[in-house]
Amino acid sequence: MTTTDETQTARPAGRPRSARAEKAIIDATLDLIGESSGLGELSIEAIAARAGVGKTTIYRRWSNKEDLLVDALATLKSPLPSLRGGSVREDLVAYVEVFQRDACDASKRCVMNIAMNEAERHPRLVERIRQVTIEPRRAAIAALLRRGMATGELRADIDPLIAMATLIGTAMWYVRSEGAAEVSRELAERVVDQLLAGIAPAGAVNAGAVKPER
Amino acid sequence: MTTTDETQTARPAGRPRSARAEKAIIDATLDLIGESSGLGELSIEAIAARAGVGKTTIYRRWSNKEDLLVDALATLKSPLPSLRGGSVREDLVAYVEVFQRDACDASKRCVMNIAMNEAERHPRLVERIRQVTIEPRRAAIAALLRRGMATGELRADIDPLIAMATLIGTAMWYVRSEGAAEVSRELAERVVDQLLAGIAPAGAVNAGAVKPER
DNA sequence: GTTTTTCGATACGAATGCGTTTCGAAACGC
DNA sequence: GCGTTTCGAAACGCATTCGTATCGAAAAAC
Repeated sequence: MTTTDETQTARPAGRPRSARAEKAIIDATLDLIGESSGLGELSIEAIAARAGVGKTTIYRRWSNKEDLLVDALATLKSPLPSLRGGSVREDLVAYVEVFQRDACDASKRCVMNIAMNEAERHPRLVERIRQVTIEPRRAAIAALLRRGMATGELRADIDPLIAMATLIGTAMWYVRSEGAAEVSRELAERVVDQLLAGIAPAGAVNAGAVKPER
Repeated sequence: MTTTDETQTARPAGRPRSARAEKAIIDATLDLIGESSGLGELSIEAIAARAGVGKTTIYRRWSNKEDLLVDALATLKSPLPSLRGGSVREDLVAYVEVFQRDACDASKRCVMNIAMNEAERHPRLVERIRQVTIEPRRAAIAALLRRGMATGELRADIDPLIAMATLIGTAMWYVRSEGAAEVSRELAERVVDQLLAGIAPAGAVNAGAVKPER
């Protein structure tokens, strides 16, 4: 019988692949994605050098560059602030603040660049990013807006798509144009409050949002 | 004397450089910038081929790729909608609409990508873009906001930087996330009106901005 | 110990692009 | 016509990167 364990996991016999090398490759890939602009500038050889790994070890696991990128970006867990805080305003502020910090982080910033610019060149990659990173966040904001419209903290006739674009677009553009130095909770509050004053009911339910002079 | 016209334009004697070739090079460069994502993917040889020109003709005018890019992007005149329309709202709508259309145009979109992503790699280039393209538009919006605050069409205590980020960021993000298909004046109006309801005075000076149901 | 597989390192051929050079033809002033 | 300069085309040396192949060493199962 010679101990044939065919029914088991069928371990391949031989030196097992190093999980440590695999992690080093993924980490190096994410590092270099963050440092480069555009996927074309990213080279397998640079990844191998950064990871302290031979190219062989990379090509034994992924057959080409795009396959590696798909797996690397998929490991970028989306930590979704998604606090169920007390008020809609608090949750919006928390979200904007996290988003602003993400916009300053090199690797996460580049993920958005890829999603926006390389849709035609790398459709599989972009689709994966949309599913893993973008869609959950979009869903979270949409739910937050719906909650606000239900509780009356937000006006009922707002356009959710535009409101979402305003939240994210304002945060991103401000960070990019004014510099990432001054990201703070206070800035997130100003952004949200200026938006809230628009989407809040015409009455003064959210009077605190737009602080009167006195 | 042998007719030495040293004081004149001192024409160089010999076959003059072809202005037609120069324009073809610039046009080809802008075309390819729009089609590629990232400056690294742009090749001089592709530009020469697209322009129907020898590489010699390019290198005789510009000593390297970056010099060519600087000049090419500098020719992108910024047509600044900048209408002195009747109301601040009208001007804002006009600006947002133009900005949305620009965000769909491949070459102009890439200009913004360069300005945002390649600041460290090509500082001269980015600085030039800022001066030629970004700064005039920023100044125009800032003036428009000041005008609104002066005339009372806008609240006096708004944060101009955040308001500008909201205008541009919302338009850009909406176009990118929802697809460029549905760019229209009506969309620009919805974006501006949702912002206006926020930055307009608490009273109802701009009651027309947020149309009541009836 | 033997076998099998992976390890990192290195070299390879093919492709691409840079910036330069050379070439014959063409366009200008004289 | 003559000298000068630019033209497009082609080739050059050099560098980089791809994806593959080869090497001796190391790590597991047997």
